Amino acid sequence: MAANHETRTRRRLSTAERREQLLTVGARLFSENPYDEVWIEQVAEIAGVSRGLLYHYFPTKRDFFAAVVERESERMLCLTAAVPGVPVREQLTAGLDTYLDHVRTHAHGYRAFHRADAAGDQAVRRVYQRALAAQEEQILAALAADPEFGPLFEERADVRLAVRGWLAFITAVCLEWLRDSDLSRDQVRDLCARALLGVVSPPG
Amino acid sequence: MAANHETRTRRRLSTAERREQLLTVGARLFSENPYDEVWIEQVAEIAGVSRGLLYHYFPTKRDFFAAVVERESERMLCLTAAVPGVPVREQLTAGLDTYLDHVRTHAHGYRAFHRADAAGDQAVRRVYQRALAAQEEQILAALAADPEFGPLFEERADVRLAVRGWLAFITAVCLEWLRDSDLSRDQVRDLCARALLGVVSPPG
DNA sequence: CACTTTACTTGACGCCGGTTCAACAACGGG
DNA sequence: CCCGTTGTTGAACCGGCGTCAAGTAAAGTG
Repeated sequence: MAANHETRTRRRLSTAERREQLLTVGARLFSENPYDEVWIEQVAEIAGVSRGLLYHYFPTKRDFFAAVVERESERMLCLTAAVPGVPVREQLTAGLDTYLDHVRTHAHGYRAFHRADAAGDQAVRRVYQRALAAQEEQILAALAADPEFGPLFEERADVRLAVRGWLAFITAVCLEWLRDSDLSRDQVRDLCARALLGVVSPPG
Repeated sequence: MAANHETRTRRRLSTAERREQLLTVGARLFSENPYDEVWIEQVAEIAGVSRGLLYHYFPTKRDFFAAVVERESERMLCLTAAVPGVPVREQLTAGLDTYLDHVRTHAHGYRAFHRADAAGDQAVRRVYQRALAAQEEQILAALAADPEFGPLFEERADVRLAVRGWLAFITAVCLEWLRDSDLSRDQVRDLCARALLGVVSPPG
């Protein structure tokens, strides 16, 4: 019946471990169902704990969702750290490879994270927007430091908007790629790289 | 107290009118709040009707949301009809102008529509995906018919994914543009046009 | 092996929003 | 003017969220 009653007897974990486990279960459920179709009851059952315990770790369902989103955003920000001195064109390839590997590895978390965009309330959105803004800043900084793209910032007021749009481009491509990956990682990487270069370069 | 009790007495509308009114109210609310923060009660109160009436027009809250999304998708598809024979580069400018005007005019509906992406269940997503797929097809057809971009389809397997990503690009840019429009419509249009041409052209 | 600590369970409860349904009232035809 | 149709109402029901107090048992400590 209950699939996850680990060896039939309940186990006592450290707060950090339990929290981590609950967030992982949450990521999976929020990845597969919209927010209001995920019951706290369901999360507890899969985790093999009682409903009450979830409210011990997270005040409300919304806070739980926010925690899932925040945890994924932290994971992601570590990936996109810019490397000073290296040309953008080279950083881009390496950075996208890392990013795409992460997407495939943490598919559930990635999908759950991007649900915050349209399904979250004010607080959840704030977490989401902060994460996107941080990525945006890193990319803008990398572009500004590059001799090829730096000069753009003096004449183009839309670079920020372009980068934001590009982030949405990547997200959509990756989410579709996860649904059915009939393209290789390298093909997706080249597509995304071409997209950024195309949008921050003058028309050819 | 109740702001919209039209001349203090309740009015009896035709089915079509009432339905239209409810969808308009819904578009506004779903535009400003995430799905589960919109109460059916609230919709009814603003429309000046009872909660029960909403369930007379729409079986469930989800169906109501789906109807809002569907109505907006229908509006949008009329805009993006391709004009055969005209080069893509020209169609793009005119098409984007129309699109951006529509976005500004129906800001509420536009925002509500794109909430379906992450907030909707299976049925709602299906409506949303069908609308996006239709736009995708129109763009792909226009590209394939153009002597400049047509040949691409024989060697590039990622064109479809590229177009899908570009739609996400436009959406993100427009939603941000609606939040605070410090750029002119023409600037946004050029940015979006450059994005498509950059991603479907070989790297320069 | 006690004994303390603290993760964890249990079950009952109030609340609130979605959903149902029988009755009501406004309009149109006879 | 009556009557059927149908837009519309109001209240009750249901189920998940969130609370709480009391208790249970698994780990660490001596």
